[in-house]
Amino acid sequence: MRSIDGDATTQARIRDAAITLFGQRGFAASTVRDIATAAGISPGLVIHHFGSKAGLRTACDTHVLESARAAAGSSNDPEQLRDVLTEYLSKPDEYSRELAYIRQSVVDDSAAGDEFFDAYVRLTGQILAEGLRSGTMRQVQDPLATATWMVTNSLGLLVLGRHVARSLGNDEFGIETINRIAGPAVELYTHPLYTDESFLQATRDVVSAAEPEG
Amino acid sequence: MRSIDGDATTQARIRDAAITLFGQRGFAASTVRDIATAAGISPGLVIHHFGSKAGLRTACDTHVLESARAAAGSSNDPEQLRDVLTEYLSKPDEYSRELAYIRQSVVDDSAAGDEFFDAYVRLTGQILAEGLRSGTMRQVQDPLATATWMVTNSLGLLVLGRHVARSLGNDEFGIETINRIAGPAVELYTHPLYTDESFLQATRDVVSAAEPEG
DNA sequence: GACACGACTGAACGACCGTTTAGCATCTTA
DNA sequence: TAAGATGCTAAACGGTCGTTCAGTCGTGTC
Repeated sequence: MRSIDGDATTQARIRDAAITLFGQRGFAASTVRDIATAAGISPGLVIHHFGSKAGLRTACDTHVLESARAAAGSSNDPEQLRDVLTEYLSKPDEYSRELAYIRQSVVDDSAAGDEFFDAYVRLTGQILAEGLRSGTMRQVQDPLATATWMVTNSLGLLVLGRHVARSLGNDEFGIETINRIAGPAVELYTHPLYTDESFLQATRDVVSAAEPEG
Repeated sequence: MRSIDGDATTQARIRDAAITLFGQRGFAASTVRDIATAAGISPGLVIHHFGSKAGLRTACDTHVLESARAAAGSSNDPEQLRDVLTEYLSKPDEYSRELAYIRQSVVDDSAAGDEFFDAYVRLTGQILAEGLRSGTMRQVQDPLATATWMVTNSLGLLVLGRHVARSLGNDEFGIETINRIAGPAVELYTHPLYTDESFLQATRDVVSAAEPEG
């Protein structure tokens, strides 16, 4: 009898074990046997419930994206972002499983990674627009490219977290590393690094030279 | 007879084929058989020359790191950076093979990735120091963390290149995408995004609250 | 009580992996 | 020319992978 009571089912246990392992080792390096062992069942049952390893991945994608969507809130209010971030940063262990999964999705060629990245760009674009309206942020020349750049900065931190931690002398990418890197990040968004426009002008010259009819 | 004439040897052909495949698909997804086929030899010869697949990877690491070190120049002159970048950006196809390899090294748990990241942080730190001395750059509060953050921004662009291209409507991560994203990147390093210090102050409050004795 | 059905296991299948091995051709050296 | 080292191949070995399959167990239905 298939129980209808939410997520305590064997199927959910398998899915959660898969999310953990996919996030830790990546999709290819996680074997069906390992997932089955972690979930306390036999390898055949994984296929029985999800059809194939790819089907299991799709189920994991759906679950994690839904979870992230719920955490980000349904409204478009950018002010929620800080609350979301605070919530995330205050309980990193609780969310680290899904963060690791998203990290792997984004670096692999995964449909979920594409969806997450694009959603993050849209959210950042909304934040930029709201910041401009409220006067806390300046007008930028290319909003889409700016939002994309800011997202690569954020996700780059997640993807390269191991290196960031090592570079700062920490053993692992945890709250300590995040706290230390947050200062320079926000500082660079507040006070410009360059003292004049010469680098900006030089960049624009190079770009417009490459695209004469831009 | 082992030929001493540089790089036209079979060994070098195998190594170059491996660099290409490791960069395209990653280490685990590239099989010895595929590498052998790409190099036009038999699988056994790969092991004969490099001992094991891991040995082949080490040889690839060494070669790519040496190549990158040579391209970056032996001197510490940060002014060379722009020449290096211009050279790279003008012939992206020529260097894309090694860039892809570095990308994979950095996202995998690879010794070469660690070395590359750390070297990049050191170089960026030198650039910051030189910029401060020459007056083109402002003093930052935490130079090491700032350099680390800037490196994650640069490498994040490389690692997430596929997403950046898609987000901007390009089919692949090429010179077109780089040109478009360079504008916002330099713009944000020149003109601050935030109009006042409230975000910076809020961040510092959160961080110092987390580390009372910082 | 007979039956059907879904959850589940253990063993096996076929494919593919990195690596080993035996052997062949070629070149160096004496 | 004989001996030995080297570059190289084809085939095979042991292991692991995703997946299949036969069959058991427990439960709900008539």
